[in-house]
Amino acid sequence: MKIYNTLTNKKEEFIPVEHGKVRMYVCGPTVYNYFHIGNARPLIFFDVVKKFFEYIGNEVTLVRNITDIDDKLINRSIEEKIPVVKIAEKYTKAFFDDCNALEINPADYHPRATEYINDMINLIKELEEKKFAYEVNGDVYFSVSNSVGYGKLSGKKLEDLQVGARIEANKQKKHPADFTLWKKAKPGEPKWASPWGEGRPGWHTECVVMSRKLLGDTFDIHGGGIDLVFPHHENEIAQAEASNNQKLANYWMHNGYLNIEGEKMSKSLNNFFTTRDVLKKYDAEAIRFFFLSKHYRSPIDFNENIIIESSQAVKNFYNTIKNADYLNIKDNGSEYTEVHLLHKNNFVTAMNDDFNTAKAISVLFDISKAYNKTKDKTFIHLLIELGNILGFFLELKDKLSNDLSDISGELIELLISYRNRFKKEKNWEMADTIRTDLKKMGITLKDTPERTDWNIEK
RNA sequence: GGCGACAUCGCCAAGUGGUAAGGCAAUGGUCUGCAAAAUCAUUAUCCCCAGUUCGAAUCUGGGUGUCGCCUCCA
Repeated sequence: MKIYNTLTNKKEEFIPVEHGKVRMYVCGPTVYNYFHIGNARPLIFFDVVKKFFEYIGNEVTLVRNITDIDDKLINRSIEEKIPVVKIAEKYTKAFFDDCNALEINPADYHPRATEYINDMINLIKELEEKKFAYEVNGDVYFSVSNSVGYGKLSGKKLEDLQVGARIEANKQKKHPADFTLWKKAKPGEPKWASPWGEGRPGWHTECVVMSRKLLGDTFDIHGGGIDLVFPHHENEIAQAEASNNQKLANYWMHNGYLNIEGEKMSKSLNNFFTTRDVLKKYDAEAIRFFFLSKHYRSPIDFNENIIIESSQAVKNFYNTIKNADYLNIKDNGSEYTEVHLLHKNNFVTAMNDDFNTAKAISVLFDISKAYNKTKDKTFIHLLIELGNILGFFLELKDKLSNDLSDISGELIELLISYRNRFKKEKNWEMADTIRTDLKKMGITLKDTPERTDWNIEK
């Protein structure tokens, strides 16, 4: 298994700290708003990473934190005129609801920043003792000048950073790149007692504390969007290594952006669609297909046409599964033979190469085609088994059965039986009328040699 | 100013030295009363120029274009 490591800018062979176990930490949301469709990318991708590691026999521990204290929440609280705690509650719930709608598995831990304040204070104290941090008027900063190797993740040099025009020069800082570890509370802001007075921790500290606490000093994979490389992840590394001189994580994985009309989609640019809005129009699996049909590190462009194309592609998989009359397949124990294993192997090989999901999907199409040619239902089992890794076909029973009350379902069956009588009498006009009228109601009929299938369009 | 990414068929996209996967769409055929589905067939020499090589989409140099990071952001 090879993984592209941002730390070394190379694909490297993945070797976990502990054989058979994978510990990973992915930066989660700051809960001040509904998350947008670009935020869905790392959620979906790392969900797949976890599923694949498990598929090949690892025990995976995934941590996805919730940042529930931050300037953004405070601003939002002023805007919405409700307390910060309520804001956090509201959008944390929304986060879980939306993840659920996207069929993303919950992580093993969802630590909230406010539950780890004491540990953060302890880390900051430790950094202060080791001369990596200094206090000015109740604010505490990390001193990047004292940090060895600062910039190694992002490839930036401190000298070059100075050139960048800082919007707000903070004269309290010894070096412009020094970042906040502890921020003094203004009147009315949420606050916690600390050796430096009342205030709140900085964002970069929370991930270090929570990841170490839950995963140990050095864990396997730290992930997130590429925009977190600098400064967030760089600063995490600086703090962790300053404190215990150990690597925070061995592999750093970053997904590319989602663009909208060629520009990065972000909350700051205000050019975003929320995931829940997109989900109102398109299926979760179509969204998944859209993301996974491109390599995770490449930028991806979002527009409706592409989601529509993705929906069609997903629908075609479902056609294959329906054609196989999946729900009525009796034997689940069909053994894979050489032909099946060849496809399975192609899939695993693609995923082993830095999670080449685009190629993996093409293997799913190969399998679908193989079924349609041979009608060998073992291919359907394989398609579903591998599709599940990418998060497809997880709710097959619901998706394949037409969810209607018994009576409505029976009425449709009744109409179909009348239509079949007309067909027998070669009364095509009546037969077609029934089909057209049902189509208008969103019910599509499909004649097969044995029976007539029906389907409710979304 | 510093650093970096990307450019492959109408659209999406895989492919890091050996002669262009796959998906969506389209066109034509088969099948079906007709539809739908399925199936077969057809559709690119890889932004431009120069170089390295027996051989390059893949390596090197130059150019053009697009995007990003250096400030909160997945």
